[in-house]
Amino acid sequence: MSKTTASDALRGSGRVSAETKARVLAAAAALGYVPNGSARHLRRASTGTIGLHVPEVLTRSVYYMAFVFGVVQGAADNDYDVTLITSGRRTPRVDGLVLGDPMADDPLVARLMSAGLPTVTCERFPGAGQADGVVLSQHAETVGALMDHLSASGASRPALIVAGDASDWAAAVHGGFRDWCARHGMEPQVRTVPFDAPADEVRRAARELLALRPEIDALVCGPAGAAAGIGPLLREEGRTPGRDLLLASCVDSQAMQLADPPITSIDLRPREAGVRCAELLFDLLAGRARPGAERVHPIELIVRDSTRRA
Amino acid sequence: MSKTTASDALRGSGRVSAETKARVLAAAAALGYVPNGSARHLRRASTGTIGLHVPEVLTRSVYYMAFVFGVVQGAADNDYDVTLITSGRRTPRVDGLVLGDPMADDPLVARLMSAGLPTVTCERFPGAGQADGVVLSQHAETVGALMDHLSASGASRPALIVAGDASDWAAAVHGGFRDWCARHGMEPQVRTVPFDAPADEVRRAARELLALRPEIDALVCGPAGAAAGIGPLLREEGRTPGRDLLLASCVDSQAMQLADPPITSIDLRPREAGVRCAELLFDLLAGRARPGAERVHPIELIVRDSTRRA
DNA sequence: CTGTGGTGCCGGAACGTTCCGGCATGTCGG
DNA sequence: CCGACATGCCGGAACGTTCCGGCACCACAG
Repeated sequence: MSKTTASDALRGSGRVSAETKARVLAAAAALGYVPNGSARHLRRASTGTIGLHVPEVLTRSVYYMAFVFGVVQGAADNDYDVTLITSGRRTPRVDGLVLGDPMADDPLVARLMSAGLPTVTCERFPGAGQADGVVLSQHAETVGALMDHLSASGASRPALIVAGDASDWAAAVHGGFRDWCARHGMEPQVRTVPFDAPADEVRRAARELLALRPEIDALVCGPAGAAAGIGPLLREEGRTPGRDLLLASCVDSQAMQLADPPITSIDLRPREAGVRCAELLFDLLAGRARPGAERVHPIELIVRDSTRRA
Repeated sequence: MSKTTASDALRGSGRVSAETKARVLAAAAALGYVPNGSARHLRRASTGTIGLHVPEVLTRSVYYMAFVFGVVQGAADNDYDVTLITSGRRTPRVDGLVLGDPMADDPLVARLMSAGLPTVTCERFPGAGQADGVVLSQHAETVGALMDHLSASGASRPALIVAGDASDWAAAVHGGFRDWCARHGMEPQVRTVPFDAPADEVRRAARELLALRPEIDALVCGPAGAAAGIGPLLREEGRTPGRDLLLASCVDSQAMQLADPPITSIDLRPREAGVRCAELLFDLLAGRARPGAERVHPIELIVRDSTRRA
């Protein structure tokens, strides 16, 4: 019984008789044999691991956490591990990278994008160069659908609070809003805040916007979770969210469901997005997809009382 | 120039003259040499990686996301990678494990706890056996402090909504509440919900509790984020949170800050907790800590308007 | 009987690093 | 001048796996 035969039997490669194979498997099980990953990876010149980076923005944490779990699931399905990459560390030894919402001004993202590794981004990279694979959603179109809905509910002076254009997602939301307004002959009111703006900053932005333009009758919030803080603000100012001012969020979360009234928002299906990113990366690694591949990940508008004007 | 000399120079081990060392470093930098992790780990019989598991509960996502980033930071400081472990995968090849809030009834946690790897848990494992290291916080005591504060604000009929005792944290909150009530001669009103209860379930629990016991004048919420959904509920029922019913949460988050009124809560400092878990694990791996070590991680009560009865 | 091809198994080399022991050379005290 | 010891460098083995080529055997056609 040579190591070669054992190896072949365990991996199902080479030429091994059924009987020998059964004996090897039985022995391996009895001895509790576990192949040594380092040795295997050394020999195969692969690491069995992919790297994952997401912006370290706690205000979007529900979204990113679900995304991370999705990537891990997709990797596990392909017998791969996932290691998290945060700033500081030297470029890690991985076979490929998944970058969630890569931001143009993130130096770590820039380094990872130019590391020469097969890379998939969730949303396009707004900086120089493009990843080998991109999973993207139709944010602009869905914001358009949201606007159609707000318009149907009677809004004619919509405003948007959105993160600056450092992320592709924010840019798409921004662009979708402006396009829709242009197509419908409405003047777009837009206020930008930092990507990681804490909610009270968003709240302050909303207050200023409404003071400046009291005629606004619908407010769309980009930053996740922030819309939840706006209802109370509106009431303070004597407005009734859902009646004289429609309120919507571009990122669904439990907070939107729980707000008073519950807030219409866009469900980005982050977990599925993560799975799709991993799948695309493995398709690239296996040659099943060509560099430059783009895949669309569906998202969904969820209408709630905050825009029903019931 | 032999490989041995190069290796010694790069790692600072062995006997190498300063001049040779400088030449080696220069050459390595010029060639862009990166040591091969698989080969190194094969030789050293270590993986350079620790595994991290957290309950896959999106309602606590802000907490766990911060915790995860903390662990990654602590690992990076020790030149280690972190791979995420979720169900399904065979026991991964790692040098140690960090388990966040291990639950007694999680089969994956049971498997990991008995994998024979150096293990650190954040909070004790409520099942059989104990990890080699535990990072824990004084939840019961802090809940006591919260109760002192509620009592000082005039509450005399407190109630608690908390997850069942599957997690050590929930058990500590529960126990701390009951102890305080016993010490102060008050009847403890407790309602338990599942650990991963969605917020509307918590809301329903609160509604039933208040219908059953209208005399309740202070409500403490265990599940993260859930308290935010309770304010609107109270208003619906004609109560005013912060005045005729004090409201507090055992887990701080942005939602607590943003709620109307802002909700008094306990800041669990999850990121620091993650860093401490990683540190303890590396101390164990390096023999700087003995198996059985326990370290206390400080948490903090944050008082806001929901309990000020201003 | 010979050549051809398939099957089952195996030995040895290779992946890139680290570690052990050893060989020169130099220094210094006796 | 000789032994003892330190310094600088190196060769070879080892970690556990996978892969390439080869050997022995058998079946079968010509």
